[in-house]
Amino acid sequence: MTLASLPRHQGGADGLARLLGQALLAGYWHPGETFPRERDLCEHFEVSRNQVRSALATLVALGLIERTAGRGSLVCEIGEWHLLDPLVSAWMADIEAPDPQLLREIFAFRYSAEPAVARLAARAAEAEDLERLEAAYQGMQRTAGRPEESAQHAEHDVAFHEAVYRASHNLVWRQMGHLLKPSIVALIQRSQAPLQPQRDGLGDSLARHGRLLEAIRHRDADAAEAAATDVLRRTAVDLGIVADAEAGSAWRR
Amino acid sequence: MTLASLPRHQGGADGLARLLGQALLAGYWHPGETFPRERDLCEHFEVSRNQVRSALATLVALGLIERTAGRGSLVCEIGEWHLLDPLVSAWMADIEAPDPQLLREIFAFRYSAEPAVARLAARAAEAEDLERLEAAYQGMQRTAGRPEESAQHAEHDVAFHEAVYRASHNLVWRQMGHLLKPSIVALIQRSQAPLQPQRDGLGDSLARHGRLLEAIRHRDADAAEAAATDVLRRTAVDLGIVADAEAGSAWRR
DNA sequence: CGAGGTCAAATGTCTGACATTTGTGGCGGC
DNA sequence: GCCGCCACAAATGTCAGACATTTGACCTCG
Repeated sequence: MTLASLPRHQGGADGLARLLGQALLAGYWHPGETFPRERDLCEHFEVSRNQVRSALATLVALGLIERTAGRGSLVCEIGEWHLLDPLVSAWMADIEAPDPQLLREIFAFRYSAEPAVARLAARAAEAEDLERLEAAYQGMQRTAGRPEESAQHAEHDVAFHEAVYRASHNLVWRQMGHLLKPSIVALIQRSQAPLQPQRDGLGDSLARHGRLLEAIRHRDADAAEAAATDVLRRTAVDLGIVADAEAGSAWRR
Repeated sequence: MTLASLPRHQGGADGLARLLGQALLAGYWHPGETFPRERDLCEHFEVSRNQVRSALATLVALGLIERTAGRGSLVCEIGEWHLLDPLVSAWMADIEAPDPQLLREIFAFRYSAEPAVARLAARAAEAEDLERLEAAYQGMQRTAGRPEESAQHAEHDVAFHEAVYRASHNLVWRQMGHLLKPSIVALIQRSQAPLQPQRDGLGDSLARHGRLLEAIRHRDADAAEAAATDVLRRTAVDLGIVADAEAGSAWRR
């Protein structure tokens, strides 16, 4: 793929890295393909070689491309990408069409991980954690059911789940909160009607979030784990990550 | 802290980044302190400004330091560090004395996460995954009980757990396998007698790994989850992450 | 047909200068 | 004496040009 269809102007070397990184995440180039040469990038974006090299160094650090003297730059396999890096997550969060396979992977991770995180949160949450959860939950309440405010609703949704990760009071889990934004935002964009009336028996999303909040508030680890599973199950079923039948049996034991 | 006590020669800009990064991870400078200036680094290591700037750019990308024109470089808070980046993990893996608090955080994460990973592995493992697990397990068997081969034993230990993460067939979990190396290697270095005879009733480590392998082989998710908890529990008790009493009750439900 | 050499192409590195941002100290006015 | 403004120094950011090194391909010669 040539770079003819990429926009020109953006701010500085970081902006260039972001532009190229998002193009890579969106599948503009495929793994194994050769990435444009430094000189071509300089000409196309009308920037100095320094900026190009700085941007490419960022992409290398994120495992998106691989460079060797004399050969050029190659796009790495998706398995090499540093999905856990905050930069990658932030870039992925505002792409219109991220790789659906990638989204499934991220959500499958969340579906297996967040119950355990909720357990930890129920045991470790402190007053300020509960305040953050409460604030995010109220934000979700205010913006619920209004399609024109779905963007804000997603923001509060992200904040809620991030607060859960943070309440675990574990550095590693907390950093993984970065993965939430791309997952939640992209999923809402995918489903044009994010707040469709629940045609299944799983109850509405807001109430499930509320039950998770209450479980953490009461330091009930078992209830928190179950509530976290409930929050994610509907989407997991939609994405085919877990079969409808086992959503309530084998998975939860 | 000055940089007078850091060694001089290492290979290239990557080597310099590694040296400085490991110094940061080891607590050579504390969060909030100002990092040495470019010019001083050039002089001390006798390298060009390009290499210094390249190395510092890496440290910025990893969230270890923060730079602003006119002010200099500051060491970031530990919470900002990108612990999930493979580079950081690799650096941390061969530091003689990593921050013990950091190790506790990483192990606490593993203790809460690996049971869920083992569940996924039991459901998703394929033939090649079982081969990898088997090979690592046999390697652990060969090197067990021989203090002179504790390094190789640790390598096989890492390979075993990495194979479990990989067997989950989830991109995100698989990438988190990077965290295993620093965790396992550092813990073995800490306990001078890694293979001391089991004075508690938890059984020996090798047998517990074997039970995890068998559970995955038989696609028994419940047994795999329990076995993974068993593998980690002894160390978790030693580190004070979980109380001895609740190791078998509340945590496993 | 194969081994080796030569060349072009691409990335890596160096150097020196200049631009920009930031903090600080001095200077003057009120 | 206090406050605001200005100028300067210090640090990082940026640029441009040249040169070094690695790689792959082509070409030649035995």
